[in-house]
Amino acid sequence: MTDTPEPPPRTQSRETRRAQLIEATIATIAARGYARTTLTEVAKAAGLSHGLVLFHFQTKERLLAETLAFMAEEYRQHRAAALAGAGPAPAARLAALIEADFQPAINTQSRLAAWCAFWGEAQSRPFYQEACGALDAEYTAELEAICAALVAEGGYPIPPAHAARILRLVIEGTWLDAVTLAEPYPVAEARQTVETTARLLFPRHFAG
Amino acid sequence: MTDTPEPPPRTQSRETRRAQLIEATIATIAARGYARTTLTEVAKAAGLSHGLVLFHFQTKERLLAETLAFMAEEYRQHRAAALAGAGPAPAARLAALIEADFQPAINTQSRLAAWCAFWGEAQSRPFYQEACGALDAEYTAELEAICAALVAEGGYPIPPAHAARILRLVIEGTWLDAVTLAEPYPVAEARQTVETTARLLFPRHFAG
Amino acid sequence: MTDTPEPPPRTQSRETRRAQLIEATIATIAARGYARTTLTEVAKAAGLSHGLVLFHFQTKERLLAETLAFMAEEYRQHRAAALAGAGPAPAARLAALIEADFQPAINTQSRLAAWCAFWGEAQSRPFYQEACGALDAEYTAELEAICAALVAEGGYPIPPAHAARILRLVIEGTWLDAVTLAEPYPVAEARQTVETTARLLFPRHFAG
Amino acid sequence: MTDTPEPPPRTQSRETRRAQLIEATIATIAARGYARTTLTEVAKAAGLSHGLVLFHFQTKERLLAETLAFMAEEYRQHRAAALAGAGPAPAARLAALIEADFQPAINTQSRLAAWCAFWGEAQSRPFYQEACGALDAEYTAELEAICAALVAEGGYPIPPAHAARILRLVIEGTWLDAVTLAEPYPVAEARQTVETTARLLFPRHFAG
DNA sequence: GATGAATGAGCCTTCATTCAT
DNA sequence: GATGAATGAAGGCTCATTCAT
Repeated sequence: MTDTPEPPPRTQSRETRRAQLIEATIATIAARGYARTTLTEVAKAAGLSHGLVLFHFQTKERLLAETLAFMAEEYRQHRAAALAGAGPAPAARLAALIEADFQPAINTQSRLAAWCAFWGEAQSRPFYQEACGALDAEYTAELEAICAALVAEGGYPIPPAHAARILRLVIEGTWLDAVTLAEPYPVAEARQTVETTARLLFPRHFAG
Repeated sequence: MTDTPEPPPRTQSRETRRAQLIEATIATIAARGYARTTLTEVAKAAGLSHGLVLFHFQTKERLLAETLAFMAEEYRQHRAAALAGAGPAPAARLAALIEADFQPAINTQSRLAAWCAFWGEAQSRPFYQEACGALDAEYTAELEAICAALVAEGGYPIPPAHAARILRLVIEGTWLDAVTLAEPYPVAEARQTVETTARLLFPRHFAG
Repeated sequence: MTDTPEPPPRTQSRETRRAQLIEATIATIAARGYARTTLTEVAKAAGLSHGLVLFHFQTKERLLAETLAFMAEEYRQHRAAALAGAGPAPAARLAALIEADFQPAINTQSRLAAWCAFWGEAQSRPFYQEACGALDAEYTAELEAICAALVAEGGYPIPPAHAARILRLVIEGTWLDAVTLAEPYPVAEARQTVETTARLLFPRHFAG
Repeated sequence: MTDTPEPPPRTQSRETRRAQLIEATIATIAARGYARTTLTEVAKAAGLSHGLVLFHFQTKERLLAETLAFMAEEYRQHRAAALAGAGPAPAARLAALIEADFQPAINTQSRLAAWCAFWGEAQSRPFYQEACGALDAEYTAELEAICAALVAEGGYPIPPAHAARILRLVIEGTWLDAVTLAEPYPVAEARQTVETTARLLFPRHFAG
């Protein structure tokens, strides 16, 4: 209420710096790919000195791990907020989840590119599982619960686990397309593709 | 003096060496990820000397590009062979395509991991488009043609392009899952997931 | 209100801090060696912050130089005190000097290790001479004077300078042994070795 | 016998390079001290590229370890050769050992400085013991055996272990002096000091 | 006095590339 | 064809030093 805003206290300032560096890391990975992401490049993207990155994150590996963890947690919170506002009906919950995936906060070119870069390196290294394993499992469980409720309500002849997997793969797949295709289709079309998938799976809930 | 078979001519031997090195590259990418793939590691995997890799490929970048091109062409030929044996009926052609994606020659852990690694680096660099752009487009066109035929035959209320995209994303998605998930599901289940998708899209052609 | 003693004045507090940091430096050199002694490590050993070390010493080099000077001066005062209590007889003075070298205040593992580390770096850099040159010369002169007196008294057929040097080298050598040998011998044995040397040099003064 | 000397074969060439780099390492340690010895400096001293050092030694640590091991082995062989030419009489053997320590091949400014630098770092790190522990013990054992023989022959009232230790410390001490003192005394004087020590210990064998 | 964020020089190390054999 | 020594650019990391608070 005063008109001289307090300068952020030391501790918060520290978190601010870390957040700033994590955003710079995401941008760098998106711009150059995982293999060519260097600390110098990240620092340059943040407009800070190279040594500061290591001051805050100790090693490059930790910086990348924390970046991934940040994205995973951000995504989780985004979903949680969407579900919290959606009410109990499973169709509304699924619609809210899909809607959430296409909101600009998540569906950025940078975010998508960074996700894909991490997936590409995920295989040969444990860091992806360490950062995302639990949250991925949580996501899958949520989605399966919703699909199970829809299947129960609608009497659809499909295993809920399959339905959940198909939805997840189509969503993630349109993300990959956005950064892989020579001539990517617009976000709106990606969204329609996901909605078409929902309609195919649960026609009585998602009318054409 | 004896009629021992001629040693293979130079040119073939040359191609043999290159093929051997490309296989070693795929294995190395699968084992270590794209970012940590080095020429020394590739040479070690092939049981050859360090310098020989560059003798045959001049440049690391060219080695990777040719590896990707090899995989893309291998995949194309595999598809072509499957379609050639499938007859003209679109349902049979789609079934053949799906079947082809799960044959052990293509659906190897190494191949899948290498594909994902390349996808992860595909953004931010032109080499993926250069190697795969045309073949990917060809694949999409084939798939859309089949889907269009099925839609026409069955009167399904779905744009063929959407159907083709959904099928492609589910197929590629199960590939990603195989190298990304903490507890990956068996190949058989991946296949069922794709078949379920086909059934959802074209129920009158793929009966449950 | 209460007659609590005045907090120590700034100047003394300042000296206290400096002494504390010098002790931490000795401990760090002993624990990690000269090459791996960093300001951060010294600060940690002192339980103080990183920047404070430079606040008090301006420069790492100056911290090390003052640490060395402190040890040299400490050693000089220790000797002086021992000689002051020894009376005029040269044999007693030599015995007092030797005794002083094995008192626990000087003959600490940390002190010995730090001395050896400084000796190791002494070549190739002027800082050792700057800090210790004069005091070392003083020590040598004292020792030679005592040896000359003993030689004069006892009529030993040895140049006093040689005798002084042999004594000094055996003393310093047992120090080096204490931090260099895989299975160092006990301090008592080091002392006996020095006393044996004195007996060899001046048998009529130091009876077996 | 031919007048076109064979170029050194590959394997020997490799050893030549390693020997050259080890000499450069000794020179660099002598010139700059242990703490300021860098790979770049070593490479520059050898007139070779910086990367080549690691090509041959993998890490800086290994380079230093092998340098130390080389010096230890060199010293051992030097001693062995001296003893081999000395005959069985213990006095002759001791004289040969002392003589060996002052031959120019061993008693170089560089060698001495490097030894002292290694001793200075020996404390806080296992590498010295790993490289020199066994050879040092062997040296001590040799020296003690000789001293025991001399004591037996001459009936000297001194424990052979003490005599051996005093000799060793005086020898090593004059080495240290050569790189530590502001105004070092000449090598001849160092030698006289050692000989004086021998005479003190074993007067009937080493007449004044 | 004291803290700790920030900087940048310099180091070790990796690795693609060149080249002599 | 093939090997492996040699180079040098570039990256991650350490650490002394500066500076704002």
